[in-house]
Amino acid sequence: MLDIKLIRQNPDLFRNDLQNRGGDPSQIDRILEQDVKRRELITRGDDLKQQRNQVSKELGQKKKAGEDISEASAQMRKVGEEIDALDVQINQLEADQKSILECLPNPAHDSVPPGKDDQANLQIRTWGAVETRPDPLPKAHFDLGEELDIIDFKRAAKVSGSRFWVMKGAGARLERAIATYFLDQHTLHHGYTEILAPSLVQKEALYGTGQLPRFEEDLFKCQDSSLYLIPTSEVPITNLHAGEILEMEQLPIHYVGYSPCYRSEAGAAGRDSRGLIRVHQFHKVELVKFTTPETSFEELEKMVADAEKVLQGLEIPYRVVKVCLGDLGFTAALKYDIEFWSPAQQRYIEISSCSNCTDFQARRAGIRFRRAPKSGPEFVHTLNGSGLAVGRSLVAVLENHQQPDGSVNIPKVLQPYMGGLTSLTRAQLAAK
RNA sequence: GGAGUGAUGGCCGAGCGGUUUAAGGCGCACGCCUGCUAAGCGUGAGGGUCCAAAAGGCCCGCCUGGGUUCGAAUCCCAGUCACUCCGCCA
Repeated sequence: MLDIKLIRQNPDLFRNDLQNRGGDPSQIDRILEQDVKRRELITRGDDLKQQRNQVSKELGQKKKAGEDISEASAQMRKVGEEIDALDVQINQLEADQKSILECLPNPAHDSVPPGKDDQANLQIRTWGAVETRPDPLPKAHFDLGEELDIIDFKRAAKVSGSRFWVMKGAGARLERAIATYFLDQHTLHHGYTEILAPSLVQKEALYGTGQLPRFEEDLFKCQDSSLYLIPTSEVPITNLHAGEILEMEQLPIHYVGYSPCYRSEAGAAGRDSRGLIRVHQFHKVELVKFTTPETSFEELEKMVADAEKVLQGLEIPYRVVKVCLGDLGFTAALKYDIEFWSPAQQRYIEISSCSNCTDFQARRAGIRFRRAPKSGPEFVHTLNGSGLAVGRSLVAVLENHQQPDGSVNIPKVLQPYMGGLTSLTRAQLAAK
């Protein structure tokens, strides 16, 4: 949600931002027109209310004194009707204004590169060696998974339909090992507090983090209870502090949460239709921070570094890109994606997305802090980032650590979580 | 699923039609006072709007939305959420 006062002060900034990302800049002018009218009506209404309050008070005393107040009452009744009429207009204007405001995206940070889509994202750095044009081409994770009998897409489809998966034996354990490794790293070494939160939330929470009202079609909604399945644990975790005023000493807050994520993938028909890359349910370890406005960009850099470290631990080549304007999304002012190298697809695939949402979510969810006990509350900045997507991490491990004989080496950092297993082979797994 | 209770400021908590500008308390900050600390006294801490800004004024604000009234935290209706007891259940 944007601040109407900021728009009033600097309309060009918002017009330009909308223009740059292909929006309609005239929405800003429409809002400003409504705003002028709204304020005019408020001033008129407030004058009448003052009059009513004063006269009503006097009437109370007169009535007590036994005077006849019927004439003055009737007159005030008319004032009351006038006030009601003005309030109706004001409410309508505010509702109109809000419905535009709540669908306008967070303006981009100055450093965000221009561009329409992910093609224009700016590569910041790479890590690890990438082998281009290998011969033969390494196997895709879905083939490997089925050959090793650790992922079963057919039976998943039988039970739940397309875009689902079933993990089995060492595959299920590997998924669990990856998640536990991520959580241990972030809690023990990176200073995050672990949160295990509900994966069903009310619509207010989704409004707070910006999924609603604009992106309802991406969500799964329960039919009988008005609850939604979360698309990411950013939703419950960021909303933990909704409506709160935090103390300065509490900041920054660092949370890490593990949860299932549910996405309807509406409009994604045909894209990444095989395998684990684009599915209706996956698991994710999510990093969430609440910071002061002056430290949020610095904290974003640290968050990206924390996510990179666990990927480095898995010995996966990757790159970090700064996401361009057109690909930035709704809530982020600045966003970095981490993309692992898929040797089978010979391309980089997103495995983490780290965003500084500045005060955009904080304003929607009412998350504030006090700089000093006597000062007025200000909105915090919220950040979130994957640290990392677990299913895609499993893809990265399978594809990057496969051996010519069809086996897959398990990265050292995961071995303690795999009950001593150091590699996945068909024979070895069959024996287990 | 059944029965009940409740939702008031940073927190606790009173008020149940008009001296409430939301009592009182706690916590916090600043100021005064004071060898120091404590105590005491004072001030301050939600949103909107007017004024170029500050100072200040006014309006709103007691879960949300409607209604009754000259006047609603208070009365009426609907909804949301929370809690308690019983039943069922991993």
